[in-house]
Amino acid sequence: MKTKQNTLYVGSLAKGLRLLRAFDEGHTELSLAELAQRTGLDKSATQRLANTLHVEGMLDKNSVTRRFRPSHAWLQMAYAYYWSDPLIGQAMPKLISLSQDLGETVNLAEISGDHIIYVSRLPCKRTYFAATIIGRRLPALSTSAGRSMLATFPEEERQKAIETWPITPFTPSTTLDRAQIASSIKESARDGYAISTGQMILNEIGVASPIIGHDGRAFAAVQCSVSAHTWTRERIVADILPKLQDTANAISPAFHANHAGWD
Amino acid sequence: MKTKQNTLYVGSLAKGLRLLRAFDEGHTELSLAELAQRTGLDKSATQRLANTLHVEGMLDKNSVTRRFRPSHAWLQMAYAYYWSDPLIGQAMPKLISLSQDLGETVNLAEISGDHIIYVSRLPCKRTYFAATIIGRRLPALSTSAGRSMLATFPEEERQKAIETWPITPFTPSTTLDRAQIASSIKESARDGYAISTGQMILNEIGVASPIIGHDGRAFAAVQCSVSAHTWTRERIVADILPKLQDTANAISPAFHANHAGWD
DNA sequence: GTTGACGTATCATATTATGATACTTATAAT
DNA sequence: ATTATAAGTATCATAATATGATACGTCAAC
Repeated sequence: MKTKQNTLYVGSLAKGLRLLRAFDEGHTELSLAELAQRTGLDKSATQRLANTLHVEGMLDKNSVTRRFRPSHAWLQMAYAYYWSDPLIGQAMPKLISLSQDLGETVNLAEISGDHIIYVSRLPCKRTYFAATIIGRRLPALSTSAGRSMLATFPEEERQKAIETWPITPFTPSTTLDRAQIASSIKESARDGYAISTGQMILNEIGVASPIIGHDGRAFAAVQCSVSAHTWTRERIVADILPKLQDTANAISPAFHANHAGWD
Repeated sequence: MKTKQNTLYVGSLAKGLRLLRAFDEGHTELSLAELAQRTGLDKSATQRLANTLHVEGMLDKNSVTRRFRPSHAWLQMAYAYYWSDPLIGQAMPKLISLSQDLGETVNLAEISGDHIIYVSRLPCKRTYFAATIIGRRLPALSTSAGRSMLATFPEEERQKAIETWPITPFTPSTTLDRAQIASSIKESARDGYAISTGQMILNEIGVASPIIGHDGRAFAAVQCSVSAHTWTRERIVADILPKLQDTANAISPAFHANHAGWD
């Protein structure tokens, strides 16, 4: 197998990571055979790598069913991540205040390639499960957070993103028309915030305000999700938006230091 | 290097994991040299493995300082973990309700060897940073959650744990006397809940109620942290405990299925 | 009782990781 | 300026280690 012909590249490690990535929301528990199938590795390799991950405490193994599952170590990785992300430490207390103040679900999203990733979530109302857990990646173009960030990008880059970044239809009302998305982002550039409706789940409204870095580019956003049954666009702008923007603006200046240079 | 002489063990993968584990709350950003030092691997190996992890998107690299950091992939691992843990799906909505109801910080802890790990955290008041993020591991003996769980273990096993499990002094008031811990756990076995004071941070009171599995053994606990400045033991028992226990009890029965067999 | 699917174990082969070495760049000290 | 030191990067011959074919054991279905 010729993964990548480079002496600075350790194939076995990369293959091990393939196994880890085989687990996701649809694949919570995998047998050896399933693991082999999903990773495209052969039986022997899968066996050895899975065993190694098990011995090293990265995978739990059910001694009855012989199936593997992510171990607690996966949560410890999130723990380490949180300490290493300079944004989190600054943002967390302010997000908690906001969530208390609003009584609605508050999220912190970061841009991650052409997706956004929810880095912190403070659920206040019962929502669907996926909305309560961190680490969720969604196409940036289909989220209020992503659009509010993109709106701060230089014109050219913004255009490119609108044309090329991926869109997945999550609900019947997910906007698939890129021209529509373009105008939504244009609005966002003018207003300094973004509102989206029913993109990820029906009857859900998202409102987001960007966190601007030292270079004028947003790299994160504070976002709030509310139900369309109890909220209207107007009331959101009147009651939620001001506090949301205050929070985002309060976080931004904490970045005097140059956090640039990260790919 | 003779990591483990076993054909079912892939040394390179294990070494790669060593690099990942080098990042923690005290080490949020590491250079190649630091990485080598912390893992005990030589310069060349570190170089290759770190490069691989970077190429595979597990480590971000600052192109100016050349230092490495955990990438967003670390959060995605937490995401995958959440879907795979059968407890979370059951517990989350109930925990949110509880947190709304109490207006205090609510945590879900699971037993993880001789530690507990916080699997979900719903901060309601401003607390110290470490208390707001998931994946934190703490010595089971020093936490209300750990003690409440241990109290459900068979006598012999409980004894063994009290004698041998680790204790780290976090505050001047962390209980180091194992006899004292033993009596605390005995109380907990009688009452069905555990209260601890100032174990992890001064003036913090923790109260926990175990989530019992099909075999009568607790494998998790619902925990609530409050300030000793505004709460007394009596008021906690009167106002918080009933709701806390209701929540824990409501989660337990959701485990008709046999979740045993996991190491 | 037979079949097939899956997990486990073994082994000869050569692919792939190894780590010593040398080159490059950045930073500090003289 | 000049040198020294340290850290990051690149290369390569060697052998250690991953490889995957194969075979065995176990279980469940038919």
